[in-house]
Amino acid sequence: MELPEKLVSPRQVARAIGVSESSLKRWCDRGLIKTVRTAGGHRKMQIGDALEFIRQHDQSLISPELLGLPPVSLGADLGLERSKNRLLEAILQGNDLLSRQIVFDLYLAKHSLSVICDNVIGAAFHAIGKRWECKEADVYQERRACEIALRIIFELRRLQRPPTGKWVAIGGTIEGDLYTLPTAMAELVLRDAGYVATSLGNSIPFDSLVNAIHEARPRIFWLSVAHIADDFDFLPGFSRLSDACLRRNTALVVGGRALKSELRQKMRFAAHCDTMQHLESFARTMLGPPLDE
Amino acid sequence: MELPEKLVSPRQVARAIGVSESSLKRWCDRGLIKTVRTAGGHRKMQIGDALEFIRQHDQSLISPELLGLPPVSLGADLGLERSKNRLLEAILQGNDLLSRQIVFDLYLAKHSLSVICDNVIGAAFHAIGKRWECKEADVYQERRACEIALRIIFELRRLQRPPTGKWVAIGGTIEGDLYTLPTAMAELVLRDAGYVATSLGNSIPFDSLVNAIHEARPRIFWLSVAHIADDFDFLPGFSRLSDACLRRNTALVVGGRALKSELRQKMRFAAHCDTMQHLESFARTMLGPPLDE
DNA sequence: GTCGACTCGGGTAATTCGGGTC
DNA sequence: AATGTCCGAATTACCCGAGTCG
Repeated sequence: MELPEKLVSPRQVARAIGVSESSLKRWCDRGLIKTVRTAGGHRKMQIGDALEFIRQHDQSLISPELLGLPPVSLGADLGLERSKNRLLEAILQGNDLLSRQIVFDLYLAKHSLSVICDNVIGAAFHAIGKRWECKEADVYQERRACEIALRIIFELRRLQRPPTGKWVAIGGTIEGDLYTLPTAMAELVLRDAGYVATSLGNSIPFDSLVNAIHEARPRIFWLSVAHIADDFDFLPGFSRLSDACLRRNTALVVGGRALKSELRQKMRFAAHCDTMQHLESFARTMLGPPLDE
Repeated sequence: MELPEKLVSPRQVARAIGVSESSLKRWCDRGLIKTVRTAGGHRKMQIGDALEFIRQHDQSLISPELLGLPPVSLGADLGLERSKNRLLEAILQGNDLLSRQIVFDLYLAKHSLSVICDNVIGAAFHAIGKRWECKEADVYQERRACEIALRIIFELRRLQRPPTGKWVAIGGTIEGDLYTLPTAMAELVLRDAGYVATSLGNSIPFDSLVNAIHEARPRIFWLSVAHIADDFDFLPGFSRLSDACLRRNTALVVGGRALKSELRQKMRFAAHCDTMQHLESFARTMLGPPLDE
């Protein structure tokens, strides 16, 4: 029975990336990998910290299974476009292990999370939508694919180092919008950018979102709008949300394919993002000049 | 019963920080942790002293919370009830780390997953529903709690050994039913029972569920019905699903609070389960006499 | 007093430490 | 300068019979 946050030993990490234990210990001592010590002096490290080092120093994982990660795929194709296509087929067939491996290969190849979200996962689901329109994919395939993708996103989230900053971000989707992936990806990307980001989930009425803002006082609030169930109430509700953000000095970021340009013109917000990469850029620029309140 | 100077055993502390019992005993004997002895020679330490040690050695991990748990042996039910209440408060406040810890402590204490799902997670969400009716909990708190619980369930799922058997089970919820937790828990429990279980997700039309059955040919199909969006179409749709299961020799298991007894009388299925423990029992008995086809 | 669960203490095998050398 | 290999000493994990706890 393995605790998920169990610390890993130098040997495990050394074997996983195919170097000698001595090298790894030297790297630890030089501060290249964050390590803790047991009372007896043995080095231990968190998987996320080890992965951080691997990604930064261009190491390749030879035996990731030693760290509880997907097994190595020989000659993995790390091209984004081809990865998207491979993910598309795997995830449509419900092959969760292969899907997970494709994404993890990209992550270990130093692709940023926002790029993976946009160009691979997001692009794959865009293609699934196309097939669905052409009746080439069944509803259950799309739903099952969402489940798999959500699990992968959650697993990536768990590998992140726990957020330390004091910048809070929250967000979610409005009532009737059931698309779980965009808001889960937003949470992931914002955490990657250094925020204490928390997704509130899906299908939340505007007034409840306002309550959440008053309680959490976030620096950023994201609203993903993939579907508008109640056209009539959308703009008034959004206006209340927008007012709450203004009062709290919260940056309101919106996105989602339901926000056509003519609709956006009637809305007030700090930024509109088409992609996770836009969201990440915006979030990082916000970190630049620290405002206090 | 609960004095502030409550003493904890070496095992509790060892599990809390993820080291072996013997290591902890050696550290006690070396004077790294202040300990007292019972008349019979058993080591006991105060929670505060143990935490002091954890802080000093930056073990940072895993759970001070385990120290608050009574030993597994006595009052297991009491422990579950307490855990439910602690989870309820933690998850309502959006404290994902503590929530996760509470559940994992129970898992490590060898409680079965079905019991945890029923008596702790399920019970906590039942209580959240109560508070929601009394306007004591906001919608976003409930949605955020669902997100956290789903992450925990997914993480438990990943801890399971990958299914090896040849018994397939699939399931999901019907169109308009957005309750993600029951079907995710069903998947978890069935995998625990030895099935290759895959949740198809939420809000899937009956005809797509039928397609999934024809493709996957499962031994068990579960249908979680927490909400019926279209009363008129439910029984006809369910009938098509039921027929498909009969033709494929698939056991159809239903559950969910929307299935009142008068409604169930008009439905044909292999089993109705009120709890995950029922589901587990049924699934295990199905494994008994191996039918081949 | 019984009983199950827990703990003790000690032994053993495996791992890790730190340093020295190639 | 960086890495891989080797070494004795120390640390940790796992095991087990006897004793303790509640």
